[in-house]
Amino acid sequence: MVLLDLLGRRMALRILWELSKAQAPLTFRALQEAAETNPSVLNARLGELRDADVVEHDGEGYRLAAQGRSLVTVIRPLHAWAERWASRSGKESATASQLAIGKRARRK
Amino acid sequence: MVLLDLLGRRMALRILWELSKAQAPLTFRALQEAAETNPSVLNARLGELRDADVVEHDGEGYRLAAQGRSLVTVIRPLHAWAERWASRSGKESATASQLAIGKRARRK
DNA sequence: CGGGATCCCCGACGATACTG
DNA sequence: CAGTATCGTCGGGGATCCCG
Repeated sequence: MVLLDLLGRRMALRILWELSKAQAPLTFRALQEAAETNPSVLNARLGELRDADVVEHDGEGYRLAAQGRSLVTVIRPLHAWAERWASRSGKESATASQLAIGKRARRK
Repeated sequence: MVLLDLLGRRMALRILWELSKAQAPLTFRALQEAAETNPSVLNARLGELRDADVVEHDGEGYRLAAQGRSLVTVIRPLHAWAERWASRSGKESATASQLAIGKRARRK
């Protein structure tokens, strides 16, 4: 589906997240470090996010576009759900997954 | 991330979607056809969704569990965003992506 | 009908070197 | 510093067969 096509990729949400935390635009390298990823993936994601009008690039660096900000808004509840979900009933964990936004847990 | 770990897989959302549309529980085969997928993937997803307490299985078939229903609730806004996004500015499309819930668009 | 077992393949990702 | 190019790998997903 279109939606996951954009957000389901490796660093998409993470990038959104980092940008939403940043007060000022982030440079390519800054983002790279913040998101703990490598140039190729970062570049790929930025490309997609950019022409989805979710992220924009001005002289200073990358920042959320209007679309991106509204997206973050709508994502937050999901995120909240995920937190509740992560720390549900039996299953322990919930420790490292507090933020639930990051790299896809490497499955064994 | 945990969240995408569950929902980012190939038929996860699609399954949720189909189940949320169904009034009665769906059988394995019914789901398989509804979601247009194959046994292996369906089975994999059902397993994950089931032990995430998002989907449950009674004698009649599969249905959303409480968690699942709340998830659908929280997903809906996202879905709405995706629709607006899909039919934004320049880019045409928006035709096949109306529902925006389905298989990951084969890129090429 | 439910669903486990196999097999194969392709594409996403990771690392890293390189250019402007 | 920004971004591109290259290459190898690894795992998820598709198809299918088949058994209880």
